[in-house]
Amino acid sequence: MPELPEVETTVRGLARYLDGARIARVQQRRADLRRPFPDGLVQVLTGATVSGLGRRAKYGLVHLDRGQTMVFHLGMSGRWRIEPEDLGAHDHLVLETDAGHRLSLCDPRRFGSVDLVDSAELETWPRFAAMGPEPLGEALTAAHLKSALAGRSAAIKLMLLDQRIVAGLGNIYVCEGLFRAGIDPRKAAGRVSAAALARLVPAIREVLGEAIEAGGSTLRDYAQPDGQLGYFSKQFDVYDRTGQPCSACGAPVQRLVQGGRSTWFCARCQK
DNA sequence: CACGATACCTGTAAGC
DNA sequence: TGCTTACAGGTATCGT
Repeated sequence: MPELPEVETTVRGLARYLDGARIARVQQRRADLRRPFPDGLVQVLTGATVSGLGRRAKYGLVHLDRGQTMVFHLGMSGRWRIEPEDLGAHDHLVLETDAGHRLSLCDPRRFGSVDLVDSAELETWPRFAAMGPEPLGEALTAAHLKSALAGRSAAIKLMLLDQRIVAGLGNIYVCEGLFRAGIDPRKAAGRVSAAALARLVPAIREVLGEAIEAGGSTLRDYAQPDGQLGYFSKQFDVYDRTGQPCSACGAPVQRLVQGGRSTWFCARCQK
């Protein structure tokens, strides 16, 4: 479930093997994911030393000493496998460090991506330049949301999935954040009150923070052979809980479809 | 421009 | 046991 917390967990897990490491061998096992792998990826990675890792929204960043950054996105089904025993049909990019650690980017649906970007130009890279603020950063405020959503008639749920409004939220954490803030996901974004937006900002931060902690707590498991980065279990209040009692009031959690995707919410708690 | 619908691709689970 | 259908964590693009 690669949303922001899973990407953050993945990056932290990868850092244990990659930060400061030299990449000795690279295997690119197909030409493309969502997009073609960048020209020269294998040559750029081979022999490079990783100078640091990071994250922007749902993108993972692997900075190289050669002035470039490998930017990866996990799409819907991507994950990194640690010390895979055998490579399967969905292991598309395999890195091996000087220390002998092997890491594989596995993505069955291939909605993910890998790009090479000049490290100095990351902020102006078009995909990043168009993004809204990080939900865990200082720039996400109720005032930002108020102005970004002013006059918008689309449902608040859909607007929060728009990476130009806030960068990094996905279906799970939008549902959970709206539940915690007591906001009806169907409400027109421009009509959500300032008070509700003021509840939403900390709600989003809390949900994401707890998810990252839950991921972090399982990180030690990833040190095992064939561990996998990108998935961890977390208890949700509404996500995928159709018909089950609301954790706050006991009313059945409802499911609806917005923009072709499922939304779960409590009609009694969320107004 | 805002907004909704559709496409991309594979795996899994449920229904018949 | 098959076969078919619906749906899944995201984003890009195409109509209206």
